[in-house]
Amino acid sequence: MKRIERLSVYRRFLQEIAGSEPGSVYSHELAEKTGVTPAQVRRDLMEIGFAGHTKKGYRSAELVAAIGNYLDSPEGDPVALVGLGNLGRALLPFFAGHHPKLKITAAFDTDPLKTGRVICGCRCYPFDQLEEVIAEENIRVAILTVPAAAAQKAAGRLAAAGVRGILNFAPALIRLPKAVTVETMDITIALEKIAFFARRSGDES
Amino acid sequence: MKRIERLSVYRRFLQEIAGSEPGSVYSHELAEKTGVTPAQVRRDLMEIGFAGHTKKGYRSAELVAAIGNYLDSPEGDPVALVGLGNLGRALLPFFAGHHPKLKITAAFDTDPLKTGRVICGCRCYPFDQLEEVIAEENIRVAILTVPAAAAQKAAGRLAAAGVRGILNFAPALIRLPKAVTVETMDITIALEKIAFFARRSGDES
DNA sequence: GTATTGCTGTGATCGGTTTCACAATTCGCG
DNA sequence: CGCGAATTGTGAAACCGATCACAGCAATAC
Repeated sequence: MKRIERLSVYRRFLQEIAGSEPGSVYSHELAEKTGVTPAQVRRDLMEIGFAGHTKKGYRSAELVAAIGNYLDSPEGDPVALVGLGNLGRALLPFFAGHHPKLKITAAFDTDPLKTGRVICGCRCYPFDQLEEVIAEENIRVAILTVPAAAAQKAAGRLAAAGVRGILNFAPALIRLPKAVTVETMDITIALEKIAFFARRSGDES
Repeated sequence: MKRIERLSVYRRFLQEIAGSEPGSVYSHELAEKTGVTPAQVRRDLMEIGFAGHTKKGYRSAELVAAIGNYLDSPEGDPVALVGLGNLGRALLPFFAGHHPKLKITAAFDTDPLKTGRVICGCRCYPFDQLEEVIAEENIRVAILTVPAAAAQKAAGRLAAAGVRGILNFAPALIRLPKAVTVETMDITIALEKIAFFARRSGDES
């Protein structure tokens, strides 16, 4: 659902301005800074049961807490990174320490040259130990950055090992039981789409 | 529009199986392999004006051509990559030679250590030369992988230089005239969303 | 105290996508 | 040739998210 993404965005903005503001925000401010309409902000906050105050807006600190309470697992979630190619290795520093609730705690690869070490505070295991480590660390969320040809198989093993959500960067269709959430970020397709619209909009060459 | 993405996906599948199949596909095959419904495939192809044959499906080679004709600019599009951090550098080999129509032909960074060389066949320029190079190479599409704080400014310069479509990886809201298409791929937010659904679906711990 | 302002909460509405469902068509087979 | 099976093309309906528009209310001004 799109609302979840917007809540994340609201939270990020609120955290950015934390301290430097009067302690409350109006729906129209949040909307403006976040690229949506004020009505949508109000509707979103209504849906998570967070009430503002007429004429005073929403108390920022409490709103951040409410969003966190709604979105996050209280203890935080350990995340597995599967595939240490260029993209996988780039993602490690992206998350290293940056997120209070989501931490990449285990990485996997088939290449023995890459396993055994610790990169950005994350231990790298051989692919074989996937089930074992995921069970041990109680991992429920994974990022998949393996080649397309290996994606479905890896995803299947992840799901079987107990993973319930996968962020897939491989340009491949992943088919899993509906109990597992899969979101594919296909960079090539996104770029093709953008090139398409770029060509259409106000073509003035 | 979502249809554009699906067309890309259809095409990819068709190219994967090119040769190894009887020369035509049914809507239900395409649907099955691509994760959508047969009706949607038919509707999508109808919308781009591609007709199939009753009982024989769609001629694959012609369909690939029709999709290409609809999606791609005939000569292909040069793409700029702005920001050579971890993610930017990971993206270069991703596209290097892999796509017939989209090629990253210029990269930019402020760090003089990174500029001046050629990585994966792509020349790296200092950030100052952005306008110049974009005009010279007639670049209309860009990938933005700079830190969030620099994103809006860089996007503004790109747009002013003539770029009409931006794939933004920075976790920041980009505000540009509507003639410029901006698509933000926010990895952190995608992961937060997945963690949210992972926690909800069939919570059996 | 009363009027005015301006913000929240939300029922109603709108617009775009997806899905349904079926007529039209073609092929294979007897 | 004509029947049955299978597939396309598409109008109509259903669905879903976003937007509108306004009632209700709290703060402030006078």
